[in-house]
Amino acid sequence: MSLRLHDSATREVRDFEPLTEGRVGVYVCGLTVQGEPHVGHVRSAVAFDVLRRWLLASGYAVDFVRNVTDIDDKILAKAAAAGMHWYELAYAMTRVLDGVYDDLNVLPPTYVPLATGHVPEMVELIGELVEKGHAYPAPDGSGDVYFDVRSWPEYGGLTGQRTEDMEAAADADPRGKRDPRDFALWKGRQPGSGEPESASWASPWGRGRPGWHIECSAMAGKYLGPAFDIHGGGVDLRFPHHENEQAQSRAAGRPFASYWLHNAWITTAGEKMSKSLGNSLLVPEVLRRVRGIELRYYMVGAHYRSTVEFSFEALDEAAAGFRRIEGFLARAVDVVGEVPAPGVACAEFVNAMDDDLGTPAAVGAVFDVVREGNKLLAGGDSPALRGVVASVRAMLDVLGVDPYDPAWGAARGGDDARAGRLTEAVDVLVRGLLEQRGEARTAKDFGTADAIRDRIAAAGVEVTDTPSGPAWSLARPDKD
RNA sequence: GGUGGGUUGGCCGAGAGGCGAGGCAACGGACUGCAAAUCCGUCAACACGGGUUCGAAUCCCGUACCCACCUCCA
Repeated sequence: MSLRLHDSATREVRDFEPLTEGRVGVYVCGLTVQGEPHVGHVRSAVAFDVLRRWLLASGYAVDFVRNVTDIDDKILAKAAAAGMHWYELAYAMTRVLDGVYDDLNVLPPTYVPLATGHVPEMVELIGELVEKGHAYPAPDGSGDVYFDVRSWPEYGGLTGQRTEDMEAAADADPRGKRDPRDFALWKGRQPGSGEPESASWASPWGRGRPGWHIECSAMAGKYLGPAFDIHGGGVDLRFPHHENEQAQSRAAGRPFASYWLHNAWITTAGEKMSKSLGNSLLVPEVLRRVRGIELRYYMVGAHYRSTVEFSFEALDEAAAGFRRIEGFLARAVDVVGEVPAPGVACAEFVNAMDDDLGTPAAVGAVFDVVREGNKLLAGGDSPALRGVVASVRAMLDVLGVDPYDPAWGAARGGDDARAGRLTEAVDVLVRGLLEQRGEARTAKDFGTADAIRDRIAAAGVEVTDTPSGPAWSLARPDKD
């Protein structure tokens, strides 16, 4: 079986066929950098990072573009409220976001274009649309330019809606629109708006700033070409954002995306996270409770099109499940004496991933292999055991949760060399104590043996006896 | 009003007409000085009501509840 993906446009899972053999172009709508990211925000990045990793593992070259929207109403409003420059806020939040992506081992995209860096491309596209009769400058002198929805019969096609059925936004300012459903391509700078001069650019229609949707059309076109393979984003973006992107692009004569992929929400208390708010769900807060690799494992445990109801209980359980995999790898690496390089994923895993990125079934496949490996472990080092470890690593790598991926250590500028020396130092000390404990155990002096173990435990190090002798590991820090 | 998605065991979470993933938890067994880990086994579910079928968690009709989107929310 080869890769099949759920295309939101056709609402079915269909065979994936790239426009260019062996090469895939992916555009993902990134975040509007207006505040600190909560766990819901990063699901999209993780979901499409898995897509990317699977495409790479499948032998494709991947051009992966994820934008940052660094200018919009909310950024302007929040920055003003905080007494900051709008670009100051946007940049600060961009950096926070990048840090969070690193914490979750999200591969850096091929390129991360900023909306504010592509105003000329947007102006050019708007100009084409005006020329072709699909857009018009508002007659009210506002300097706005709108997309003419009625000039584009296939409008609504992406989301299966007919324009007549759409509810006109109650709070929308009709300004100079011909039809309430028309949307802004360009927003003229309004004299009394209080918006800073820096938030406007020159255009044939006067100073102003771009509408929300045009940036993605312009940037996807610039970096991936008029036609590209996959466009991704959160479900909420289907309409209007993606519908509008497609309309703008196609009306300008660009075929645009072949496949549309949309990830579902992470909710809390059955509601979208933005309603629930709460600092405890900000990614840095969640990462005080579990490691990034565990949070990512939790997200990957659900299918990207399934809504996840976030709970700390479920998160803790997922983390416990992940540690089962991790524990196997640690024991195996100990027995094998080195970390085998990633090898080949098992067939079940491949089939699961090929079926619209079926990560839950893929995780199930990993556990099957882990169980196999645990059995082999009893027999000591063997080619079979090494093969299993290599396979598990390969599969975890696709999901972005391979504990031996150096990226986990590198995140946040960790000092690997220093950490390595510390580990060695602790190893020498603990092994010394374990020798004493071994002597006590041989002499059946279990009181002394346990006292030594307790002393080691007090230092936060856990001792477990394995068939190949005692082993130590860092105990999990208590949470809460 | 329109559009889409959902409801699976104690919990999380797949599956999409017969062979009922997987994890966590629980219970029993093996192993262990004890413990941990591991292995083996057990347990149990398809919101509700009809229908189609030899056979339905899966298809159809209806009902209930939940969620999302309908012009700048991932």
